[in-house]
Amino acid sequence: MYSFYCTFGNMNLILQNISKHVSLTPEEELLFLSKTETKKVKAKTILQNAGHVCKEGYFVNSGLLRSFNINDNIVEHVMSFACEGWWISDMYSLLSQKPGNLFIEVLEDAEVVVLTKENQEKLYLEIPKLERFFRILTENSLVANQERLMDNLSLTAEERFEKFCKKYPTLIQKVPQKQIASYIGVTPEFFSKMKARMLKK
Amino acid sequence: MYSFYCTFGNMNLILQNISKHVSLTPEEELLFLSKTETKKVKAKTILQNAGHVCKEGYFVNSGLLRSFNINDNIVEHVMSFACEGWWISDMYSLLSQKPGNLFIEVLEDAEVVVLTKENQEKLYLEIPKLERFFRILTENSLVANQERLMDNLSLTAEERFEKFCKKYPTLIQKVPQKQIASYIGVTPEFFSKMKARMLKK
DNA sequence: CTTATTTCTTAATCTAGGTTAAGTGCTCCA
DNA sequence: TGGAGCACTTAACCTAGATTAAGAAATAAG
Repeated sequence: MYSFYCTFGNMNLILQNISKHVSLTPEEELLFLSKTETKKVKAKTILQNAGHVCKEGYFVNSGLLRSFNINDNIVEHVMSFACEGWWISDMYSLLSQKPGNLFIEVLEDAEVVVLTKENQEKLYLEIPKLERFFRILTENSLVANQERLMDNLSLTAEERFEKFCKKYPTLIQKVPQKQIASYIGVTPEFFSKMKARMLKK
Repeated sequence: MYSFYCTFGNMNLILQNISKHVSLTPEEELLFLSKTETKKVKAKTILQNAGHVCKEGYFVNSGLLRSFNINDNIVEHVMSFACEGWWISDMYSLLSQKPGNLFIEVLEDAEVVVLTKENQEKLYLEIPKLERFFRILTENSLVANQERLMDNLSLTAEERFEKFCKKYPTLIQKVPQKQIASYIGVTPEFFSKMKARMLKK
């Protein structure tokens, strides 16, 4: 049995993720996996394009992705990063099945588990417990998002950066600086200036 | 049967709300209602205090509420409004059962349906379909929140205000101006100036 | 190894929106 | 019915962060 899990490589990371909130039987776990597909993707790959209807969500086994939108065809705004153990997708488009305005891009070579909307719906019927799992996932995501909104309304750029560092210590090493700038909502130039100022203290 | 619904007044608004996403049997509807409590609350009532653990969520039958947080004990930031047909609560505190940082205040005399966390959890067990209902509710809320975050990162105050007007035409009449200012993320003074400028065009 | 492209830095200048302050209406309840 | 407090306005001045531009440093590509 031990070797069984081994043959799946780090595929079981997603099962671990699920088991944090609901417990599936081994059969249900296999059913779940049978509805997903694990894929290796190279850095700079665009998994989702703005203007298109989003058909799938991604769970990250390894590597790093981001989602962002482009304003007036010029300025990029990073909406989220996703590294090992995180989910990422264009929720708006995935749920409404209307064209979205997010891009999803691979920042570092990654392995992702692909779950199509179609299969997700099927899984809700076959394993109702997953309804609970994704509810909890969405709830946590909502709470994090609300906090970020509050921070953008009430904190300075410097404070937002400090919070980002505390909250995602592993990301700071990996993510290019200008993308952190975009995530916390300032220009790369100002971010650079701010960083220099912070070092002096 | 007609008179039956009448005796509940607009209590059935919440059942309508649920039926948009999942269909309950009449028995399930009664069970649901038995786990809630309808309450009339006067303007200026504080239903939830920052620093306290949130024990319940509210569905608005009539009237108007808002949630907000206070920064450095000075500046208020309106996080959300809720009028007829909307849900409101401090999601972070309700989910984590840790002290929250939101206030929930009644802006206009209101009738709300109270659903405690305890009863909500019981309902998940007794009517698993509600798992789906609240998943969908949370999903929609997340999408709206993500859009608002994106708007705050990429639009000007004027554009945000225009979007607010289009999105919540009924609210503009009801909500005091300074609270709209806070919601879109500017000071009341600047909002006033901006509005005057917009009228000139 | 060399060049090209992208990322990061620095600095001068500019602006959306904040702050402070003073004045004009409300409205509400004593 | 009058005055105490809110809600809103206007205006002068201020600042965090944007924009523009140009050079340095790091990666990538050939």
